[in-house]
Amino acid sequence: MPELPEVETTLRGIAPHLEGKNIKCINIYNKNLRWPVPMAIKKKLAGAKIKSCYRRAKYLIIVTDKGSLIIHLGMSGNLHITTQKATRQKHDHFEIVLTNKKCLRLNDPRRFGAVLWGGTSPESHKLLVDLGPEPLAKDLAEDYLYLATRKRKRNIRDTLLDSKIIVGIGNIYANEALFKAGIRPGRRAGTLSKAACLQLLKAIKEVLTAAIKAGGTTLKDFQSPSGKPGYFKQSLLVYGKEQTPCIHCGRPIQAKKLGGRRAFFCTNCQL
DNA sequence: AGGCCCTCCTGTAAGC
DNA sequence: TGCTTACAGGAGGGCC
Repeated sequence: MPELPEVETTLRGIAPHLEGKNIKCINIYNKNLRWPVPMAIKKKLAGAKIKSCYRRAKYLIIVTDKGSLIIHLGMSGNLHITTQKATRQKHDHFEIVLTNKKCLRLNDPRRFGAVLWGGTSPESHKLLVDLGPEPLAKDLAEDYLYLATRKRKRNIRDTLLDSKIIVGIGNIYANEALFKAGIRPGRRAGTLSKAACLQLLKAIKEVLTAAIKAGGTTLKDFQSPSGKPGYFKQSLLVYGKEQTPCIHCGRPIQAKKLGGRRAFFCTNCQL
């Protein structure tokens, strides 16, 4: 489910309810997520004060005065703010109860998500330490993608999904950005010209920025913490648009398996 | 080192 | 209607 815009939307929805608040307790209803949720966080975080929340790649970090929590939504995770006594729903696995009786709940049907202890230095956690740059970082060099893709033989779509190269991009926005930049998903990354790479990074930024503005993309089950869907779905130009007319030339959008996952593109407008 | 494939899990939709 | 199969927004790990 969640790519960078959906995680950012989630962050913006939950942060105001958490920052500056005190944790009463942590409840773990099912520790069997992608990795076992460490039971020790119950003791570590009881009575802690939440200092800040932020996003790194597709991870949400909750920083407290007693250490940090790292949350990943996997494919189907949702976070929402509710009250402690609200009835638990199917697939509610984890919650942070605040002293004001409000509560952050994680619902994740597929359980590919994760809740991990980040200690005093979450960015040096094994899962975060080797991550590539943020696509929306102001100091990201405009030729970064060009330099990072030299001699790469993988297709550019899969290269964009590689969080060691660049973070936050999933299959939806990879396909959308490639369409916008006029590059076929199957092109070998190393064959892209410098101009094409500049164009692609620009397209990535534009697509992600527009998607954040729309509150993310709801294909099926993504909800912002307020319960609203993300409205970027209506702006998608190729993802899931097999056989619908290309907005530039009218030819039908093609879908093709690329390394196990579908890619969508216009054979006329993308080279 | 880089790249490819498999895997975890549930829900949904399509096909028969 | 009901069973079976394929596929889904992620990404680490194992293997070549």
